[in-house]
Amino acid sequence: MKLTEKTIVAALRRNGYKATPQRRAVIRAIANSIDHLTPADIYDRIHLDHPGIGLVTVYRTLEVLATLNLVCELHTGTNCPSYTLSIPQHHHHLVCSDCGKVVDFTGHNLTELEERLARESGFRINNHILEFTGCCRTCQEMPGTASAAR
Amino acid sequence: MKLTEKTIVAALRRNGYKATPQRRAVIRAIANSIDHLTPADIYDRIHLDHPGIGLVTVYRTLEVLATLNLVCELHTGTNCPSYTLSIPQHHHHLVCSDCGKVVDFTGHNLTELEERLARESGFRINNHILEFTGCCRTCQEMPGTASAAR
DNA sequence: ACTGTAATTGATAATCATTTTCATTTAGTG
DNA sequence: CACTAAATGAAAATGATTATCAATTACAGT
Ligand SMILES: [Mn+2]
Ligand SMILES: [Mn+2]
Ligand SMILES: [Zn+2]
Ligand SMILES: [Zn+2]
Repeated sequence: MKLTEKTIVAALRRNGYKATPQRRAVIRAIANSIDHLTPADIYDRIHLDHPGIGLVTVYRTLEVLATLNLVCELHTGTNCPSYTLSIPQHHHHLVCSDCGKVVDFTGHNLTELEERLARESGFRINNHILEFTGCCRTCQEMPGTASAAR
Repeated sequence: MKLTEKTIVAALRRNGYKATPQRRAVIRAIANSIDHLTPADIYDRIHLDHPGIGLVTVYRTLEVLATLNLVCELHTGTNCPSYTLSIPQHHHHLVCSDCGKVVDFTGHNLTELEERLARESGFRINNHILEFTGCCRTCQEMPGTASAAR
């Protein structure tokens, strides 16, 4: 499913959530960004056009979107997750722990494992996180950095 | 490699870190627990025997252990990670987003994917996180819960 | 065993992220 | 157009993590 503002709004309504202008603004901010955005990032971006929207509403909207699996949560080394839409397709991440650079990758399917785990554990599984962390090429070539050593 | 207090202390020294009694206490607390522990959990446990050790030192010790890949970090739905030793073997997680229950599982090897990604991206990869989230059997049977529905 | 030194610690405060509360507003239904 | 449950914003409370800095200590070298 292609995730646009329109389809997301439809998904909200279908699940009994209201499609408020605040939520639309959050959705648009995420949809228009290539990068993963933290709640504060999102707030900053929409604050320009919509000074009335509070950071709390950003948090609340992200919570709803996460519940509906419409956003993909990224846990970088920082103590604050960031988000993108789960498009154009489900993907996973490669994170540089030095500079924070994030590379998305696709093509690794976990549904088989997911089914096995669901069968064996009795869990109903509805999401997963797969993240590799390391040091990107640029940071490797940067001398003096801790991880550039050895 | 079997991770005991002894081998961990050796790993610390080998990497130029001092093996202080504070760090040993943290290591022991993690090693003696089956469950994943948050920094605060660890602090509570060692505080009984070692009232002098501060929470800050727990954080600092975890940082070192994480750098050396001696602990396995778990990101549950809460806004606070928890830790176990990376033993008896490297493992991954299944987390119930309702009650927080965590099931470890092994037997899924990601080294092939890791090598492919390293080759294609130029990253030097040194760790990864794989976590499935869902609803455990107990919570599914609990009526009234949000996730028990549908 | 003794010394010197850089690493480590603890206390405290500062910062940052997230959640709670509650009165007010509003989307969507009929 | 009116009704009502859901959603919002402001503010404060809470919780997690990090920064600072003076005092302590592990351990390498003698
Ligand atoms: Mn994924
Ligand atoms: Mn793992
Ligand atoms: Zn980098
Ligand atoms: Zn559960």
